[in-house]
Amino acid sequence: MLQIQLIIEDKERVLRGLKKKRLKDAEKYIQEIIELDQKRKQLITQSNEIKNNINVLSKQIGDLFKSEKKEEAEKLKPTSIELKGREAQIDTELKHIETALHNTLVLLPNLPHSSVPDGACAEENEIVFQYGNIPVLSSDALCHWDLADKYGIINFELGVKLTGAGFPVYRGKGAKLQRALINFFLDEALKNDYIEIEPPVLVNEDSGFGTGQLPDKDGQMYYVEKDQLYLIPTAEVPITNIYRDVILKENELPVKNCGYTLCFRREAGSYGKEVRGLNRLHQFDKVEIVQIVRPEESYEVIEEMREYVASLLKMLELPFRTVKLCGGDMSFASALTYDMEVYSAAQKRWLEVSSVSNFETFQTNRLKCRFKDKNGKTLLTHSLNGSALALPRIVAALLENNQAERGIKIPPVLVPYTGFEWID
RNA sequence: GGAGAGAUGGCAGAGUGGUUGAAUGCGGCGGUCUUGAAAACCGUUGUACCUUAACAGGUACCGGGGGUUCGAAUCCCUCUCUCUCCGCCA
Repeated sequence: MLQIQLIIEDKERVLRGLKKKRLKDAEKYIQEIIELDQKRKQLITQSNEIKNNINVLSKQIGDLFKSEKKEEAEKLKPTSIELKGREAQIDTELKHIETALHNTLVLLPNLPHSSVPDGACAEENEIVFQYGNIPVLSSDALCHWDLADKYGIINFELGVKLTGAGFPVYRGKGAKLQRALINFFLDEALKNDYIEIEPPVLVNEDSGFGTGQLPDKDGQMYYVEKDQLYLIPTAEVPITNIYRDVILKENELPVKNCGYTLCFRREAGSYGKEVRGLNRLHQFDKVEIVQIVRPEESYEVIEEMREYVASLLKMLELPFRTVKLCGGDMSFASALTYDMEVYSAAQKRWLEVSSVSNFETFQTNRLKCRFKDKNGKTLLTHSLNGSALALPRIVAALLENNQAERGIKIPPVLVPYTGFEWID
């Protein structure tokens, strides 16, 4: 959520940013917010004055009762009652204004960082880095869903039987590979000073709102109606919400957390080759990294996180590229996002395996995650997160890129975790 | 799931209708003392919002929401959570 103060103080900058994010009717929203906020302030001032009058009267009445001047006290009561009626009116109006203001404010996406390229869609993203050689496979190379079937390690049909499409069953070395990747990713994160968190995978509405999934992506989360809980689409939600309504001490920053969780996404509206095999699942495994940092450090930190994710891909010997998303392709809450894409050689496409974002104060403003700076002033922190990494597409690329006559070669760095060198 | 008890400031813990944003203790910060530190003593110590150029003033917040009252941390309703006992259970 954007800060109202920024909208009022630097309307032009906000408008420029919203346009870069391709928000329609930005002027209309901004105008509305400014007007609503003015009205809001007026009403608060009026309400406060009346409340003050009531408080003064109440004290007088109390004093009169104490000094046994009951009749005089009784005479003051009607005034107070009348004031209260007026206050109630103003408060009702104020509530309406505040709801309207909030509802509009929540529609505004975060402003993109100045370095974000202008553009409307994925084609206009900027490739900032590419690593590794694109493997050239023989003509009979298989896509990962066929390899999964060939070696009996992932069963998509069985998932359909148990649950539905997008819920694969991993078996034997396939299951072990999952476990190996999770542990590898967590261990690497710990080496880089992240504190491991194992959070709940169901969260309440406040948490969904805190990280921006609600109300924006309501339809993308599984919802347990009976208990009013959401299945998390990413560990970002519970982990970042740890810091909801928290005022951190200066020396507690930066907060570096990582966590492995299952992630659940309804992916309503997806279809075709996009969802084939492991490309897009309803349930998948992911290790997430989250940082809460001082505002002035967040753009250094995002580079550090990007490098860290790149290092994982290098260790796994996967060719990848780093893409800086353009304004129109960025997520609602982000100010700067790098996508990391691995090349999946049989499908001959780049698969997004990580998204590293700086949210600046967009999340922390909702979360009320603040810190006291050296001067004792309370300021909003900046929040960042990134996948490090999401498993399915890594597995897809590993299977496809490493296929050989004998079987599928496990990258050396994973062998200590899998206990085997080949899937055959 | 059933019965009972409870939820107060960073923590502990008073307060059951009238200057109570809230006693007291601990902790934190500043100071005196000290070569330095500790102890002791003195002072200070929440968040958000509104008005103001500023000084300053005002409002709200004692788990959340609603109500009674001129006035609520205090009374009533409701929800959530915690604890104890019973039941069930990995």
